[in-house]
Amino acid sequence: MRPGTRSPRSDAQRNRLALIDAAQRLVATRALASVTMEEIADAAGVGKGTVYRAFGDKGGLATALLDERERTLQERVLTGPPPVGPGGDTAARLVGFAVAYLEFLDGAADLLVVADNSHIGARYDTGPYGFWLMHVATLLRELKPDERDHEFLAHCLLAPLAADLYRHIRFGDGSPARWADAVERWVRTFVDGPGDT
Amino acid sequence: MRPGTRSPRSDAQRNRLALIDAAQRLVATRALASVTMEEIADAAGVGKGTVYRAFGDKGGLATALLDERERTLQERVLTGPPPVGPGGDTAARLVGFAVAYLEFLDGAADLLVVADNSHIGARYDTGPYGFWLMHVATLLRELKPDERDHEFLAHCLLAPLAADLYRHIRFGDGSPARWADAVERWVRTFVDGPGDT
DNA sequence: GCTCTAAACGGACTATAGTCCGTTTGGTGG
DNA sequence: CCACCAAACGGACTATAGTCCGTTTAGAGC
Repeated sequence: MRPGTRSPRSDAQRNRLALIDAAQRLVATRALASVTMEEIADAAGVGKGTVYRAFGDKGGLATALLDERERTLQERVLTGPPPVGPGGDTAARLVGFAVAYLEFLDGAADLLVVADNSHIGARYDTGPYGFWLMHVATLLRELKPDERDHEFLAHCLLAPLAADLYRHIRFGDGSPARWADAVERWVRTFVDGPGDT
Repeated sequence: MRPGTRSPRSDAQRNRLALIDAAQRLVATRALASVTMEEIADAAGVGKGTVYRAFGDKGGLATALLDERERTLQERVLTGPPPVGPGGDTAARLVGFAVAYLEFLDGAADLLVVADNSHIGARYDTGPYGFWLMHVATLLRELKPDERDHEFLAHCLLAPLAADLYRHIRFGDGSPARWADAVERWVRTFVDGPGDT
């Protein structure tokens, strides 16, 4: 616990867990977008104000619900086996990350859409996005030391992994597998260069 | 006029214009996100229901406000001079398009954010996105005839041009110029292959 | 155990997007 | 010119996110 930060009171902790639990149960059936905040408060047996105190807004709640799944992926990246984890070929790691992230999206797109759209720029302000940005930027730096602005390029590489684009493809004109394939080729073309189709 | 489509009644036409005019005037001062639909209705001297009849929802209004500017860019692409218009080198056309689109974003990001976030998948369902998708897919097909799924790759190339990412960069950690530079290098690396920095 | 206070609570309240439906009106056919 | 009706109108109404503030309570200090 950082100095200056006080650990939350026991009732606050309890309510936070009850809320996440209630929300998780509701979200198992319906998309979060169609669940009202009041419903979640009722299901957890607390008042609406408590939901907002605990999570700030609906996007914050979505982010909290995503937290565990996202952390699993982060651990794979930090300490898991190659190609996603450290140790292997950098280019393969980049491709591996993109593919793994798309798998994660498949179960989380509904939550991510709420998290990303709750306020302007929400996606880019969250911790997880910062983490992926750093990760990708680092890989790009290793891969192309002579380039500039690796962080900007990392934004470009992450952009096709946005949740609403994934939803559009998934429930629109293409199968997830074909989309994963296209993203993989996209990243690979970028890191390897064209010509080796 | 397509058969089966009836031209709108004169009062509807008049009100639509009055609304666009009023909205344009309000948006010149404040971001559309902070202007209420009722305010716009009042400024145009009509009821709120009329706004919704004319535009469907706030996103639809934003789309209508964007229409003219977006069409200007579409015309540049279809009939303008190279590198954006037809006739020049395909790779240069792709890069030219990206740069031109970023310029367009600079004046339109506020409206686009509303248009894109009004309902899930809004960005991808609009006519303009379809137009850009076709355009980029066509260029990619010329450029890399042996690839598959040019349309999916086009999605990947358009993704970094999303309005909220642009806003994040613009009002966050980077200048527009550096961002434009990064996007340009991004597209160029993709079409040319690495190594020719 | 008692007191005191900052933290947390909860639900009434506000703001605003979007709907509904009874009323008005443009314009067409007679 | 009149009658008619589908289209359009408008504003009251609903749904829901998010705020506010008077009340309750955990837990630290004594």
